[in-house]
Amino acid sequence: MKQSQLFTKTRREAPKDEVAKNAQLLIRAGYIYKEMAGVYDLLPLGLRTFEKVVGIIREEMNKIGGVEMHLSALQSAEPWQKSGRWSDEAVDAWFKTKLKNGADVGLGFTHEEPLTALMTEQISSYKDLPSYPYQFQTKFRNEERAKSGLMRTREFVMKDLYSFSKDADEHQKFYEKAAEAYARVFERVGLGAVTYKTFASGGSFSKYSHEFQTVCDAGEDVIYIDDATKLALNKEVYDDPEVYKTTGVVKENLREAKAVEVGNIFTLGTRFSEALGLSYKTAEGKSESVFMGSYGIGPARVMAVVAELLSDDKGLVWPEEVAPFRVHLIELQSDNEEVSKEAAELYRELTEAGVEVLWDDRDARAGEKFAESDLLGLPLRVVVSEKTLAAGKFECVERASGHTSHKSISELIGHLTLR
RNA sequence: CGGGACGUAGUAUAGUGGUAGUACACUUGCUUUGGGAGCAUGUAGUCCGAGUUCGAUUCUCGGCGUCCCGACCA
Repeated sequence: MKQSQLFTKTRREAPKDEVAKNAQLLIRAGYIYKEMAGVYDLLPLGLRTFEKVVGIIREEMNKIGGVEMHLSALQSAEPWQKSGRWSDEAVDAWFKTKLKNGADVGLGFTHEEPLTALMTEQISSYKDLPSYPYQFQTKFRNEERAKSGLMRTREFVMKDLYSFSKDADEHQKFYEKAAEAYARVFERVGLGAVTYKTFASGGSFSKYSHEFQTVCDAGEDVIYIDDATKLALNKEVYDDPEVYKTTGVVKENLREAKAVEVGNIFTLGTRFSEALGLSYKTAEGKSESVFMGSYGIGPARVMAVVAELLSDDKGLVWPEEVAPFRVHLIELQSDNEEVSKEAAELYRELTEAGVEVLWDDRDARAGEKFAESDLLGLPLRVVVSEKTLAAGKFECVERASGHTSHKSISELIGHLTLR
């Protein structure tokens, strides 16, 4: 798209109340806008990056048999009352309200209950299992303290997948596959090298769960990493001797690090299926409770962690798969008709070749355009100017490495479409 | 939820019990044109309410809001 059509502005300075680097950069670059504490809007560039992350997650979930759906955010109290999670004592993060007729409703902070209730009408036989529905849905959590920009918010989209299996064995196989899919997701968004599958407490559901923790100073969690196996333990299970037996890691080999939880996978067992009456008939005609698991990733938090970790002193640095656009086309000396014509031609050809381009067609100075371009962080900058016109080749600069080269249109298209 | 800090223009910041200043952004004009350029020009502000006072942006109280530390994180 043309940058002249982009309504967002960049700023030199971040608002003083944003301390977290991810929020500072994303706000300065015009990717997000803060509505209130813990609530952010996604502006055009932010939405594009967010959607890239969503797309990656969607692909990986589909690969392991996930089937996408979309549940409502507004939830009736009934299934929650059945599971015992409606009361404020059980869950204090609830946003609750009432219908005009006085009925209690909640804004969902997760979806185990409504989905399990829904599935009682879909699952009745062992032939209906296993099943792996998932969604990208807005969650509301009335956090007592929102913090660190997009890291901990009160309203956020989560990819939540739920597994419905016949028994623990079948569940376990999928659980492992889901963990592998998660590893691929974090690899693709550029966090693979610093993201660890982490043993954690299972909360109220099971003895243990797994988190995917990305090492990052802005994180809220403390983990202990075993570099040999690339496994980690959350601090909450660090002193549990049983964890060492189960995982085989040796306490003395662990190193401590601050980390952000970018994903988690839970074994739920029959906690919800029993409460809500989700059972199936076996081949022998016996009734069994469905064995469940849940699997979450917050795409905006992932985006924030990428922003936090992969940026430099000039601004954001997006990996190709999550960048809002792949190419930042910058024309200088816009008053020169030849330059404008050349830029328009390059924009047309790249777009036709399927390359996403942000074209800075504005009449602004070179310094301003470069500084803004660095801040926005698109992977490849292509400059069209009187200089490049004279040389017959475009100047191409990689944002991450700073590597500069000079390419003709065909060389550039070849470079960008070679995969 | 406990503790702390803060609230001045779109943003970042000064300052004062007596007409509120600077920078960036924005308007307009001229110059400039490969790293947020220069000169000129104009616009724009004391979170809300009550109290003290001749007079409050400043002091006091309350509210609202924001951030940080801790607790919490299903």
